[in-house]
Amino acid sequence: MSLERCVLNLKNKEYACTFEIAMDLIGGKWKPIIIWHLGSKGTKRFSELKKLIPKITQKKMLTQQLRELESDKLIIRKVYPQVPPKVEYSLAELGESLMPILRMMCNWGEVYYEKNR
Amino acid sequence: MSLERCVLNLKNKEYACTFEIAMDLIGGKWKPIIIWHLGSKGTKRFSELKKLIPKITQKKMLTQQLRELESDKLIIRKVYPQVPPKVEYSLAELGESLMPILRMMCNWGEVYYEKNR
DNA sequence: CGGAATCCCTTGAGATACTG
DNA sequence: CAGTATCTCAAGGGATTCCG
Repeated sequence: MSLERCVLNLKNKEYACTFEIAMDLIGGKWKPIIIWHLGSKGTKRFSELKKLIPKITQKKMLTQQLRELESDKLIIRKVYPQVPPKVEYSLAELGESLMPILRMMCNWGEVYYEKNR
Repeated sequence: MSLERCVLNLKNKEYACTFEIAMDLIGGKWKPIIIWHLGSKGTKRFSELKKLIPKITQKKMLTQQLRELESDKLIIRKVYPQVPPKVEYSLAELGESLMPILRMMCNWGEVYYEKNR
């Protein structure tokens, strides 16, 4: 548990420390907010997420981030085999365990904002 | 303290929430590790930091990140007016207050690593 | 509805060289 | 020593179109 160099391998990637792993998993431009929404509001469909995050102008970005979160086992993707398609996303356990950290960062950001605005 | 949209303004930038502020301040590629080193080992000179973070291949990157951290008031830059130049960097109070969050993320990354390797 | 595919342009970061 | 200044190139993300 340090930011020192020690070389960890995970999914064909090299990390210098466990912090890098965390940043790689939640550092994505939209990942934290996706996790936040799923964590605080529960299961959502693709189009619902898109509405919740209006700043994502493209479906490509949302799709990409969701796929990465899924492959990292932070969220669960459930496909209903029907037409028109229906896909639901929800937080996996690992994703849930991130919520306290997100809350801490929100709090810190708030303090920072109050001090510097 | 939420990841909802609410539009905060800080330094001519717009943020949807305080979390975005936090990510903007510590999300930089090298910022967390710089903060970590300064926080755990104390004041460092430019060249010492460069040695501590060998993955930064260029001075440009380190300089850039340090400047941003300074302008965000997370670190303190002290210049000694002498030849050859000597510059020391240390954590400001706001930077110190980030250390608990960095520790949490390290811990989380470690748990993730143990579960997924 | 929930994507995939393509094109395109801006940006980030590397290499190298120079300076007070 | 602690940076700046260019140049360059790969990549990230935007816009648009198409598909089961």
